[in-house]
Amino acid sequence: MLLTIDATDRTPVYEQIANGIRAHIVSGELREGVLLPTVRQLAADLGVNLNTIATAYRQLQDDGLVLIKPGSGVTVSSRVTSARDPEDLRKPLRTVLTQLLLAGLGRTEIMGVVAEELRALAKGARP
Amino acid sequence: MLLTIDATDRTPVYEQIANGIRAHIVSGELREGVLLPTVRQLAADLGVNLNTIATAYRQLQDDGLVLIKPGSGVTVSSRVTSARDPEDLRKPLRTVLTQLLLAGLGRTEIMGVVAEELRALAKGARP
Amino acid sequence: MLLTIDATDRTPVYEQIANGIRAHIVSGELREGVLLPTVRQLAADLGVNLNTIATAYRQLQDDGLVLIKPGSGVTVSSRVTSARDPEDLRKPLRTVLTQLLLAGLGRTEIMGVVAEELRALAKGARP
Amino acid sequence: MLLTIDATDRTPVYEQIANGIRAHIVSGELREGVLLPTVRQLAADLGVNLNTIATAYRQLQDDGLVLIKPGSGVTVSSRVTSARDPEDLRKPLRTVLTQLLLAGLGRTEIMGVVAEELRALAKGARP
DNA sequence: GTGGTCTAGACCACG
DNA sequence: GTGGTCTAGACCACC
Repeated sequence: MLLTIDATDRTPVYEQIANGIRAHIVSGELREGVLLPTVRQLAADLGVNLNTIATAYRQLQDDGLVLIKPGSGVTVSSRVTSARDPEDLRKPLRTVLTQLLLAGLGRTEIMGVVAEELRALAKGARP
Repeated sequence: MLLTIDATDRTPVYEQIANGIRAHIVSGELREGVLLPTVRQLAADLGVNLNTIATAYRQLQDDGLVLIKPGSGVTVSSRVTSARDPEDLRKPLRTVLTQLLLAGLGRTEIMGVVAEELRALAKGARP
Repeated sequence: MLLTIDATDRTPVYEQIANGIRAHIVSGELREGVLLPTVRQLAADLGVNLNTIATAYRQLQDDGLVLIKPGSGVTVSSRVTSARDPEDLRKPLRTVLTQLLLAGLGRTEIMGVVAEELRALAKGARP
Repeated sequence: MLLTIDATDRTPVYEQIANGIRAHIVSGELREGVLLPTVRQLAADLGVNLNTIATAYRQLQDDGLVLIKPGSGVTVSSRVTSARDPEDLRKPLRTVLTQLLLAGLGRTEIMGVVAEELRALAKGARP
């Protein structure tokens, strides 16, 4: 499992990590039941604080994507569907689309970019 | 021009305001040369501090979307195209799409949502 | 005499105007004794406020570059040498040079740019 | 690291500070990865407000000269080259050169002053 | 501990 | 009257 942290990115580190894990789940690389690295292990690998990893895992647990069992580690949840309401995602989606439009892209160009990204993200997902 | 601030949203207020104005520009409601509300006026309307509005306006100026002329107000720039690199927007786009996939939406469903949002955002924009 | 105002430039308008006139004096286009446009005339030409022009002229007078005689207009001073201490110009010079170095230019490249600008500015001046 | 603020200078304090740090970077005194003073520390040292320092640091970050990592401080960026376009610096350069010419210096005298300043600024830079 | 954000209020430069 | 700058002080997110 490859996770990278971009120090330039203003997104909080714990959120970058959570996003990275989300991407691996959606790509099918991390299947249900798989055991994730321990907090200490991942913190050492990425060179970040223990609390940062713990916060990332907690966020994923709140989404219903992983199960934290103290003592036996963190596993990918059996239902790989986030508990988040799709409607809550409309606002951030709208913000990104607005910026793409302002960057000069036309509607069909944007649809092309979106389709491209979706293919790259979820090779094995249902269409 | 309608602008709303969502106190529950963790996005900084000045960024919510800038995003709102971006949306109005992209929708065509705010055309080139139009004078935006004064810093004091908008601050009073939204119930926030002067500096918060000034920060939002400065961000829009850095994007090249508005022109700030001390003494004569803030106008929508003649270049309604942002100075931002479209490639920089792929990462945030990918993050939102990942979350939509995790929320259980299929690829065609997501394409539908995106098309719908694009229609709502840019009624008068080129396809 | 051609003067342009760049609304994008954060330099005050009156200073842009004063700088433009300074450039015309140094290029030899405006010689000693020449009558400058009246405040009203120049304000109308440039589409700016009367006070803006008056401030520009006052700044040039403080430099000793022009003579303001109420009732008979503004003329280029007989001594076309500014009253400003060259040492006071070191700090702004240093600031620009620092930024050129940070922009990646080498010392000889910068000397080349400076020589080029000097040739363009003062075709008829002493070497 | 020595930074001074000139209250008589009309340049904004945050810009004087940013310029001072730029000079220290270009001189090689501040190398890549070096940790700058904290916002609070520098504010106390210089006797200015926190926000003033934060604004200066943000400006340097926008130039790509420093990296701000909330929680762990501000470091000199690995790219010690500013993101600014050298062409944008020609106008301010021209303004300073014009004033030097008007102060009575000849072209070769000015070239001498420039060479002298460049030597003082960037002892270790490439020629 | 770090920087980020926001407020309230002041003064100044500019047009 | 416009925006720009600066202050003092507060609270929050992140590491």
